[in-house]
Amino acid sequence: MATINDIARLAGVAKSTVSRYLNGGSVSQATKEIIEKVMKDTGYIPNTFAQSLKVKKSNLIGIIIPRLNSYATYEILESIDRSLKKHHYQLLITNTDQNIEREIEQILAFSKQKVAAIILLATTLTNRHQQLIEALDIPVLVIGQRCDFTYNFIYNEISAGKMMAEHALSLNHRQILYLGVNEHDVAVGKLRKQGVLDVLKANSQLMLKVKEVDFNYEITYQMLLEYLPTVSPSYILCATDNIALAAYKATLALGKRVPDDVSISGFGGYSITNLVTPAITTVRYPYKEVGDLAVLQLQHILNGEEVERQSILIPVLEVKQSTRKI
Amino acid sequence: MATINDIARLAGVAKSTVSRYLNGGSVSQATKEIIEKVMKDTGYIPNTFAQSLKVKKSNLIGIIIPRLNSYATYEILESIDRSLKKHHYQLLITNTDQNIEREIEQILAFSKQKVAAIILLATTLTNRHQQLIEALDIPVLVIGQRCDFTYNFIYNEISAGKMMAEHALSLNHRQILYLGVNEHDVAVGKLRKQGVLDVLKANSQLMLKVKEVDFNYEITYQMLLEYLPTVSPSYILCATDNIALAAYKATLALGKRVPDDVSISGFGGYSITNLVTPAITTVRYPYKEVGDLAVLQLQHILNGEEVERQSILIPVLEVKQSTRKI
DNA sequence: ATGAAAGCGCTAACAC
DNA sequence: GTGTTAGCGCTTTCAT
Repeated sequence: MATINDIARLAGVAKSTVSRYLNGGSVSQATKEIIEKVMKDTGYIPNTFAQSLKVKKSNLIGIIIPRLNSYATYEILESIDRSLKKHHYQLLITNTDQNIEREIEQILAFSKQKVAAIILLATTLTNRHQQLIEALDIPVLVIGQRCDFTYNFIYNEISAGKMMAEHALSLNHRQILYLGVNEHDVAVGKLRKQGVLDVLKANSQLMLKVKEVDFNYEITYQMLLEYLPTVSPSYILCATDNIALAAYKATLALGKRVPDDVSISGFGGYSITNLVTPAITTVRYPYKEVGDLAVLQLQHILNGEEVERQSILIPVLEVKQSTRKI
Repeated sequence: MATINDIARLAGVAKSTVSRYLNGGSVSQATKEIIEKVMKDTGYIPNTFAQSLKVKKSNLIGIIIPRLNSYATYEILESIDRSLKKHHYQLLITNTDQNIEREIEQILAFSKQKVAAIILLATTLTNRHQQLIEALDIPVLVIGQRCDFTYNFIYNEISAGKMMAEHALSLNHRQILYLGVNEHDVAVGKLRKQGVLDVLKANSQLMLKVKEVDFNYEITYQMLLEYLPTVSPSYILCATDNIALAAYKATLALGKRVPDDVSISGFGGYSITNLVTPAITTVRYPYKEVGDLAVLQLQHILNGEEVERQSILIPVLEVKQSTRKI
């Protein structure tokens, strides 16, 4: 493997000249040409480690995701990746399978690798996260869960929950089943649910059931096959699109029609909600925009500019064919 | 940011001793304890650049994917990520949006970053790929397209195509529409199609139509809304699960039922084919296993052991409810 | 068991 | 416009 020294020797110049050539400093046309030739001949490739060691920064951005089998994850990843590429950053993706230990480890691993910044798609934030992140000299952007100790993007979950509950009521549904997730996930498990229930509970003549299900599609589907016949709701209000898909599939499997017999809605706005028929009513979260916003924010932070610590993003209701008036 | 020098100074030892401590060399218990304490106090984190610069290797594996919005990509990523993690490698993921230029650039970028190996989820392989890869001193594993100049995993596409065509015939279908993709993608566009057509064309009394569609869901869906009424097939044999989903949705939108009026099948075995009702008949590709196999293979290569240059993986037919006898 | 010293490949002052 | 030089943070002989 050729190094800058080899190039300098072969070209008969000092390595600083080669370095200058590489970094756009002033080099005479003649020197330029000979260096170019030598580089071509040797197939020279600069060593980023040495570079980064010297300039003390890298073009790496680390992103920590809770799982690799979630549509929400993919949509955000895609948007961040696209935006980062525009700014010549390289994305380092790492998946923790929702394991807190691994999340902590990865934050450390990233800081060893001297990433310029870390993006954390959070599920649960602990004290250890806080200690670690506060001790770090690398900016961390937490997306999806409220976080007071570093930069933070969150969605207005309560308002999202309210929108959907109001939608259900406006369609005259009075037998509503809410399928939620564990409260460890504060955003989805607590806030989103709170928004929904705030509205529903304000309405007295309502038959309301609340049930906790798993994030996993298959587990939820199997459970619903047994559970749904015992409650017979007219509207199933699901905490995520994934759950909505499971509810949809289970409803059909039980011989009912959507939306004729049962209305179903989700949250998220994953593109997959449009693939099924009927398309599923959902609340669209601005995943596409998160990428651009995040990168913009990070650039400001890295330039040492003052930025808002917390930004709140607003989801919007998207009514499709899976919910209808009764 | 504390460096090894700071630790050494604070602990009153030489930095080589600290280094030895870090790398499991022999250090006395007393020294060990004081070093540990100092590290804890300062929150010391070793610099991987300096480390890698010195030992001339990294624990990074780069993977190049053609797009981030493909279920096939997700399934493979997930499997490779899981397996790599077991072996303490860090995965660097980069998306090229099917742009050949970007693919070349990224191979270079990875080699600058001194990744230990590169995995390429290929669509089209050009001469420039060959030149670049052959000049590289980093092992490259190409997955999904035949490739003679480096390590290579491919699926037996012809056999997959044949399986599905035979399935269609066995259900007595005689009006078959094949929805394929561009032949630039040799594996899917050419070989898979060849397998299908080899079988179908051997059958004389067949009404066979072949049509090229886009990998993109929305484009294909819109096109099919216009095209399907002009051909009225009893079986739509789609080159990918994604296309099958578009065909499925278009068929329903046109007021027909699946599988009562039209049978539909795909290729891939994406988990999403089970989310819709009826579940879609498909050929399952061993994406889950690819990860383990790939990592195993890379380990052997990196250890300098001899390995097969090419491995052929066998897909299997999975009959679901979207296809039926007529 | 520990320390001194050399050097990995690169950049950036500084002098010419 | 170009060369000399010092070092980035680490590992690794080689002495002791």
